[in-house]
Amino acid sequence: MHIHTPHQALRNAIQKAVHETFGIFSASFVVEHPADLTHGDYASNIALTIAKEVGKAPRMIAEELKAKLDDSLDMVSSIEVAGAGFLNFRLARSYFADVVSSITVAPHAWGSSTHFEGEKVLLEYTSPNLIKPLHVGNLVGNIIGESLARLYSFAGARVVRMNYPSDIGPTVAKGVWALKEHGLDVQDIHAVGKAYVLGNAAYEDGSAKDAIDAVNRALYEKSDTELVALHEAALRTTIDAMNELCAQLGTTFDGVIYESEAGPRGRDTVRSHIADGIFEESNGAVIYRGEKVDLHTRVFINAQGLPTYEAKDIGNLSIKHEQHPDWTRMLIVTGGEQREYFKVMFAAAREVFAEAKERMMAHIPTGFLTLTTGKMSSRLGNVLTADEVLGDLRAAAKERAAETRAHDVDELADMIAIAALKYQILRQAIGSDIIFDKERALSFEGASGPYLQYTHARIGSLAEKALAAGMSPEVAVTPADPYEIERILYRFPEVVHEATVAHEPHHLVTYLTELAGSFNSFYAHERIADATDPYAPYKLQLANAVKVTIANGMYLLGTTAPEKM
RNA sequence: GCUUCCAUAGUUCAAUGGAUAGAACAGGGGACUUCUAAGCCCUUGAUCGUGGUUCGAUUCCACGUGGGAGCACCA
Repeated sequence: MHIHTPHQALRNAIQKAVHETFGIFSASFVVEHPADLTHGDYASNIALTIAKEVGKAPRMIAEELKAKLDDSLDMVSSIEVAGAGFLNFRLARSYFADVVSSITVAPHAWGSSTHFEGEKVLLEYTSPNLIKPLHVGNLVGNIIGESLARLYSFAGARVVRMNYPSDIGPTVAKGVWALKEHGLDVQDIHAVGKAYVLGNAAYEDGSAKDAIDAVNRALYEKSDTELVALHEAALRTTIDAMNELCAQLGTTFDGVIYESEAGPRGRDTVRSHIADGIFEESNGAVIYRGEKVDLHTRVFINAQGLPTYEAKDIGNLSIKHEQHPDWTRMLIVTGGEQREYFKVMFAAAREVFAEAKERMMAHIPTGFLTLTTGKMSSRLGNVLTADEVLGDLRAAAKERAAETRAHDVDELADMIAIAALKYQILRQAIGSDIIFDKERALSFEGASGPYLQYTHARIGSLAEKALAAGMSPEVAVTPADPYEIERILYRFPEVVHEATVAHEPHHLVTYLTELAGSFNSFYAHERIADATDPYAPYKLQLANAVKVTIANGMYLLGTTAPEKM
């Protein structure tokens, strides 16, 4: 059973009425949800937009349209004219009951769609620098990427989750140099992280610049067996740590491409396009003149003949295309500081790869994550590592979890910690900087991941109690007017779709928080599992539908909702 | 200097060009012998400035102010 939203039907009916009443064919207007529920379920500004052309007051026009539309729409119970001339529509009671029914009949499908059926989305995210432990900032890309992967998948696309870690280059060389110089334990992720800090300091103060450059070259050329062995050992340590962390966060990658693989491919590709003028040589380097497309010049191969980030990315795209020639969208989630870089890289890529011209290639910029306690810098070593943050969240969650009805306290604590973290990151528009307030995240109160989880578990408990009391959820008898919660519930698929196409999971976060808030208010004001209440079966089924919606929504955010809490 | 992103309550965030700018936290107050108080109810409090476009601007445009990021061999 698939429930259609009344949106398109309303649009069509309005269009028709405007044509028949005023002879206007192509009016521009919106049909939207009013911000205030007291204004109804849908509203249209049609009367305001055609007022000039018609030559009448908007309210008069609205009245004429109302007369025309009244009783012509099954799903609409009433229409009113309000404000400056808005047409407000209220949906029929039966529509809401149908929605509740369809949700509980096919819970797993609720919110899913076929909007992106036939598409293959290559989604690249996380992509850390493999010589230091992941810090909270690295978490941002992973969390956003995973949510987008789930959203696309839920909308029918085939999604390939890809990770593109940096395992070679000057940054890595700094760490390898220091590991050797200071004889640090390459098996210890913290020691490897410390090595990077030491190497960077020695590079910047000039004391080891030449030595580190030499290490970098040696690693590219594999000319020094001791360094190569150290490099490989350090990579194993950091890759293990990365995989462990990603598993905790709920991400499993379908493919990993390392920069060391992409480098040679990219370098060859770039070189082969010097003759045709896409790239050119300059001061010993190979560059792309971005000015020809109103951008800036960037170096793709440096004077030492080594591929830079830009050539490596060309190689990365080439490998991706080879592995998945049928891709339709290639999305890369990385920090916002790379905005301008990606414009240039994509411009070059579109010249190099003819097949990319018509398909979507996009950079999804994430914001910086800063702490309320001050700035972080991995160079200076004052970062909050991802492990630390998760550890703190887990410890705080465990304290609370111990007092709950959960069977497995550790499992619940994990679920809460992850939800608390992801909610904080996904609650705001991606791309804008995130001020991470650890105290806030640890409080678990108000708008938060645990708030959603609590609401979910609360309904679970309610359903259990009702079942034990011999009540069964049904949609047969409904109260005359829909509850507020019902008037929010049916919008879920629209919100999911909006979050997907806009690449903005925060729409979903905002919605779920509103839904949970509305349910908790409903819960506080209405007896739900009351055997003497004729509406109890419907209220129970409604509560179940809310629970399904929270569960599906939380899944799309990359989190889970517990049955008991 | 050029490019680019941003500016909303004390704080952290919302608001496909719409109606009285919406939450959370913090502050003040309250209900509960009733299905989970990580909850509910009430309350104080905001669009950086000046113009422009529009029936209507937090949203679009211009200028200004303030901040972040990027701009040749890092990623």
